[in-house]
Amino acid sequence: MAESKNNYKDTLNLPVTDFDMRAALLQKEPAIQARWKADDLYGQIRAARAGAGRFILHDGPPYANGDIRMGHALNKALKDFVVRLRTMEGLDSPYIPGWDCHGLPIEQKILDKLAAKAKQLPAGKIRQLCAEYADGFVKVQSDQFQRLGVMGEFAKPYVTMAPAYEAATLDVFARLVEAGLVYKQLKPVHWSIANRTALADAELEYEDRQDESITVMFALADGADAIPHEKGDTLALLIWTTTPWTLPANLAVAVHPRYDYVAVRVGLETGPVTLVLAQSRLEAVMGNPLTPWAKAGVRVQPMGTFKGQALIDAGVSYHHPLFEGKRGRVVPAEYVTLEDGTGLVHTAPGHGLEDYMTGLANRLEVYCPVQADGTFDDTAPDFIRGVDVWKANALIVERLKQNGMLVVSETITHSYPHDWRSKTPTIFRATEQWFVAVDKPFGPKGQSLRRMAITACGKVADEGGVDFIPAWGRNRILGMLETRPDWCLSRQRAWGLPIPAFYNEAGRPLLTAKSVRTVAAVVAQKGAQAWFDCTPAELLAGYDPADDEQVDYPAEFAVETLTRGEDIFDVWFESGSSWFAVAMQRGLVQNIPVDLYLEGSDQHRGWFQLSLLPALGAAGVAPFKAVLTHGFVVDKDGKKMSKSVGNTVDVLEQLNKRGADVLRLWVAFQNYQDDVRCSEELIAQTEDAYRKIRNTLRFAMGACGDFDPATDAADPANHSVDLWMKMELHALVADVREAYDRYEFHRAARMLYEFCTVQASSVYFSAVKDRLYCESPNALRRRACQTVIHQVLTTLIKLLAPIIPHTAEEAWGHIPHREVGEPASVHLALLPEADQALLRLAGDLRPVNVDDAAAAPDRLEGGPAWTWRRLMELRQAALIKLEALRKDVKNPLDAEAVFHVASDADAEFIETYIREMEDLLGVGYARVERVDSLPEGVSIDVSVGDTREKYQRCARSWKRRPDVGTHPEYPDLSVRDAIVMKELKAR
RNA sequence: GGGCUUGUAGCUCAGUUGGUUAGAGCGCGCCCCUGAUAAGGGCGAGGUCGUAGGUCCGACUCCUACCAGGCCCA
Repeated sequence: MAESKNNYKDTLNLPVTDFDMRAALLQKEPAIQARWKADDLYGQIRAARAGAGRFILHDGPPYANGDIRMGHALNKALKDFVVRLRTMEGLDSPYIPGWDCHGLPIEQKILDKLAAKAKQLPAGKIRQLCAEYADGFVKVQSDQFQRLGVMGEFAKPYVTMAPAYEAATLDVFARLVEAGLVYKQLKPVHWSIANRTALADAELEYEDRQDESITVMFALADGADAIPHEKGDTLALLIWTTTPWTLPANLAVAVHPRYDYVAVRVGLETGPVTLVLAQSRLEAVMGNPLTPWAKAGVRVQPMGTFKGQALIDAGVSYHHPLFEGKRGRVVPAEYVTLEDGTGLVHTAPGHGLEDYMTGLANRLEVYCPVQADGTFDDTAPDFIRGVDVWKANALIVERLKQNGMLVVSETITHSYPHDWRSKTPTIFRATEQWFVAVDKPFGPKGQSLRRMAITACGKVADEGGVDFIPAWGRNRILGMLETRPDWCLSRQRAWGLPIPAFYNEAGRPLLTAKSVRTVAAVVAQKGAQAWFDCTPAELLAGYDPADDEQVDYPAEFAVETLTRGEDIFDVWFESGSSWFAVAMQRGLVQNIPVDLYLEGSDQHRGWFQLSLLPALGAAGVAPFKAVLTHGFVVDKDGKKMSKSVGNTVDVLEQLNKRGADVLRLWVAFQNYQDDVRCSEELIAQTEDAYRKIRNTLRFAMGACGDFDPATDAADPANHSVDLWMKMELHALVADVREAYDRYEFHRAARMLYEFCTVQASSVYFSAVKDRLYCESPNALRRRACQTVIHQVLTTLIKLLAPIIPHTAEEAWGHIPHREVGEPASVHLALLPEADQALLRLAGDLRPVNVDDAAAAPDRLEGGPAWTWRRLMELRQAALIKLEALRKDVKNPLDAEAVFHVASDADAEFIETYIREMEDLLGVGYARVERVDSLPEGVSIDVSVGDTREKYQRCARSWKRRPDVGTHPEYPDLSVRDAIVMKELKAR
């Protein structure tokens, strides 16, 4: 029987294609990428779009350090979707990838490698090694991004360490200086006494260390009314510290406004004292057996409680314990904790970051009597002048004891930061730093940067503001803008762009718009290294302070007398200037804003904000029209990925195992607005989806093997499933393009995938196989179907191209005959447009009016959407019955579907579509049967039946139908097949 | 601890202004086909919508608290 079944195989039009079923992406993608490169596809696209509307996605620079990670892939894939998509919309969308090259991580890597040798090498040599290191990873990452299929100007990327970029950064800086936004101020930093240098957090090692932990009384000066006490008593605030050497710099005592504080009375040798401390610390502090009252066995008498706010409201101040005649005051601070200490926090703005912030909030001076070598300067009390802080500790404790202000002193062991190179303990020390003022009004409108930034982020793009995708990004950045402090621009490191400040002999800085621009011109030529290689006179060649209106006393700043500053820029200032250094200087836009910035949601605080501020300060406008953020790549349980936990997924491994298009498709499927879960298995699942898409394309390709739209195209019949397919296809085009336009890639990808699975494969392709295979090659019914499939194929490839560019390109090249005028590369093509007439048809839900139908059955016509929904429901009902029949009849071609109708209208309706129903069900035969009545609520009832005894099987189409055997020349065929055979024979 | 944010079937996503039995595809199970074949098709089983309260005639949807995550701060 198997033999007889295949007698007519050679007479069928089976699919023909050389588009491989197996993807072999690992071989094909690199080849396709090589061809793109050889053909300069990017250049071709740019040329083709010259003069078209621009769309600029400006790339945020990843750090040039190490191989790319999954997060990079997510980010770059999304960017590439956007660029390719806008390009296929007909826009000119150049993309210049960039890298962030300066900064501590690279410097540290180099210093680690050099180890002890680092000290002997000149700074210039270290900078050179850093540059080489960064350059190496720019190349590595560039290759990796290109392997992912990212399209852009990789031949000429931007790097923040390039001379032109550095000069442009200085240009932006000069404009901020010009606007009067740059100033110098003290700020505490981690300081290594041994190396006389500032340290970054990453350069600290925490080690246990023994220190004196002391509890000290600060005698009250003012505000006694706020504290319950007995008249005549001495009053004092109780504070605690493990760094007695910071006490000379004490300017305030911080309390938590909402915590409860208590006044307690104790009798001391010197007389009764009422002490203030946090209520919940009472037991721990007062109960300490080392206190004088504990030692003397004196009772502690509570006097009453009050909120911290009461101390602030009363303007409580105290006598400084080490400075005669100096007073400090009580200030509020939310960070006060009750875990240790007294709940009243000794505050020295020159010696702690929190203290410093508190100081800023309360207008305290940043006082720091400790010099770079760790000794106290002349502003410190006599007994510690010139003494280093560690020795001063003991002296200060001793002095407090003599004053009678020391309550407890005990040695404790605690974790303390050490300089990881010298292994010596570090201190917090206020040093001069450069800042950008966020609250200073400037420019023609007299607004502050903060005001301008909040205004820009508070409006939508149409009103001159910024769009945020997702929308909550707006709130997030606004919250940050409202509370951010002035921007500290300076770092004390080697690997970076120098802040071009000069100092005169008196130590006063020269930093003006003109001086910065003069240096920038040198940097543009020789790079930032010029700062180190050239003398101040060379750097300032042509600059005369006398001609500079920003210099008040030119005589004091004679160029020959100047020395160079040693600070470098915060790397964020460099990347935050890219809107100018790249977008404008490389001619992407005449003026900012660009269309889109697209980064992870951490960049609300990072690159977005730190691009916004320089742009507002230097250009007066935001650098972007829209900001799109994506979440982070997390593991399959939604937990953060970390090497130590071992839940990371290596992107390069995946790339080399499954290919770029699979990884890109995986990205496309994710709703990036939330965190993106990732694991080996989750990516593996995408391979199934990829295969399904690929096979859908392949079948369509095979079906068009002998089809050329230029000569063979035919319109589908009005009542054919072809028309349904066209409506579905154009609805897909409209939906996908809308999703694309909103950057909802996961919706687009999902719709495309489901279309491949359901509408195309499961419904349409299954249904039309009979006519494709069995009809005569040129039969209208077949050509019309091929016309639709060809459209489906072309449309799918184009819509898929931004997401899986390699597969799309491969498929594009395998379309037997493309439409006339289509370009050689799919990436030069335009996205398909939805046919509005078809969309209207697809939305036509006009139901049949049963009454009208009875009156005028010839006008019976429902809207296509209504009709096809009804037909698909019938299909579903029939399929369920077929499934039940499968117990006896395995093959649907051995079954028939019978549609029972009771009215003329229903009869006519189903007769019209009976041939389509036969195909949609895959049965051998379908027919209509009149019945007298049907169950309540049923207008068309479907049943299925076994036809193995009833009809003969057609040896060609394998369908069992009543007409098999009726044709005299081909008794083993159905009439349709017999006629086709005659026709084929006649050829 | 604070700001922003997420939590619907094993997975990835839908779920319109609160309104019948919460949908899809994949995966899974069973079955079919062997003329898309390292393919294709059919049917089916899966969800107390993070938890607990509350508002309401009615809550996946609104409110509160809590739990578990994420980013950024402290």
